[in-house]
Amino acid sequence: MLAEDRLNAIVSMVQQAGSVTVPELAEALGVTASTIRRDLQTLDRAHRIAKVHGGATSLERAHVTRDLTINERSDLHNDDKERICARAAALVEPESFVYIDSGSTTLRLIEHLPRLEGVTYVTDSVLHAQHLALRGMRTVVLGGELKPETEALVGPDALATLDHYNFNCGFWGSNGIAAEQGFTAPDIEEAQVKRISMRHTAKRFVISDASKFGMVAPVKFADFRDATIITAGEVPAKYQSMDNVITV
Amino acid sequence: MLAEDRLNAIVSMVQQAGSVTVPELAEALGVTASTIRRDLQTLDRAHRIAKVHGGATSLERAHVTRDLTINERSDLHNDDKERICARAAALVEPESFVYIDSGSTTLRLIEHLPRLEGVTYVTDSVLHAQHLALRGMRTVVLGGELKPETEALVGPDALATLDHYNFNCGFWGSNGIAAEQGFTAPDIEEAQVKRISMRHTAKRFVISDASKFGMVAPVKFADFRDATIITAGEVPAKYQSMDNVITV
DNA sequence: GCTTGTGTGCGCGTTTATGCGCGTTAGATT
DNA sequence: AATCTAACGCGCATAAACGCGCACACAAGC
Repeated sequence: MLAEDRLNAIVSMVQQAGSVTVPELAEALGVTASTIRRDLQTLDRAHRIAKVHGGATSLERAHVTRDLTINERSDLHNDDKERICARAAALVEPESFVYIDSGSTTLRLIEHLPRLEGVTYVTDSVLHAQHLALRGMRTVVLGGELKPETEALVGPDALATLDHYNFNCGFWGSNGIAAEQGFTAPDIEEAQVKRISMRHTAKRFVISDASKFGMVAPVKFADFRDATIITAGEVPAKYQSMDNVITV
Repeated sequence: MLAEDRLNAIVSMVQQAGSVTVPELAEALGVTASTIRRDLQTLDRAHRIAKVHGGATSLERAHVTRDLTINERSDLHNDDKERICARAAALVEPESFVYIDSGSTTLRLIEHLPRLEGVTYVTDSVLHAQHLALRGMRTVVLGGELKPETEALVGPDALATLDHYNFNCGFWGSNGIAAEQGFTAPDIEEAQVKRISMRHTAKRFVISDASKFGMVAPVKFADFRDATIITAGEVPAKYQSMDNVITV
């Protein structure tokens, strides 16, 4: 049996039954549990099913419970990201006003943030806000239109709210990092929020793994020199020596 | 049975019956009370049910009485809620700008909202916003500080954002409904958001089951005449004949 | 023929879920 | 108000599920 056929079989079994266990699938398809687990991982990443402890469920059933459990461990085993986030989190000082950009890397950052006195976190992501509040942080959310794909807030309300604030420091993700093209994002509206939020922040940090160096996304939101980059992994030689690049 | 399925089963049992005890759930699902307790904890954190001493209740019922226990299980409100929400949802017109208040009743309302052309929904709850966005609605979130308990946004930013908007219609929950004391809420800051949002709305609807009539919570956010009440069940005689009370 | 890559199974250490026992706490009863 | 009972949370032990590295098999390409 072709691996591709097996994947399809798993999906249809899950769809039909609503949920199945790993041993059930292994038995039905004549392969070991290891293989089934790998398949489930693949299908989960492709958003065709939802992988849960013990097996898999159809996407409709999974909705709410996924949020906190799965999201947090989705790409857990990334040493680089862990180190980057730990380093970045250490930069937050007591009694400060901190901006947290939307994105998966900054979401990881939240888990590392210290519980300091008098720190208020501001974010443009409802998902990030929930995590911050869950950890007992004082949390402020920008207003605006909610983009379903990224759970980020954009538009004039978000920008207007930013105008009231001045942050001591802030953390952003970036889809592209290049010396000439600067920091770039895939979406105009989100880039605008990034741009304006940076403008109101004293100490600006972009946190990113090494893979983003040399990449260029459609919309630029800051010059390369506008922020300090905290990164890890195999940074291209060209960027290693730059004094606004911190490799951990 | 998958743990994930068990969680879903608990939620639907709670939704259907209004409230259930721990031993009941343990018996029905074939696990021990310990496991049920842990499940309830999980579900409570995910805001899918409300954990109370003795078992769990649906979210709507928990909001009324902060410290309710299991024994008063007047169950039947479930059907009522469905009808109330269906009736309320039918009031939304195409090309309109609609405000949705935070709270468990309005959360139920979201499931009934029609997919109409050109409708934008605005809410002060990040949870409601996520549900709206998930259903493909154009969604706007007020800014402001996030209250962890209720996932509602409060404070000057929320109020300032409201100032820019004028809604065609809006839906609010209320902890208390009384002819003299008007509509009341348990919290000052949340009441303020309710008050200001109502001020910017042309057609105002309070959706509530009959149990709230005669109840008074600490903070008033509107006069009794300021909104049309959509309700169901055994409405006290005094209120039945009032022309801003719609019983479905 | 050899290399390279991919898919699969297996073993191992780690994590997670569950049940049980205990002391503590919250509601109910009087 | 005092007492009683059931519910509760916590820690621990166990078993299942899990992720990962390694080895092997087979196929494709040089």
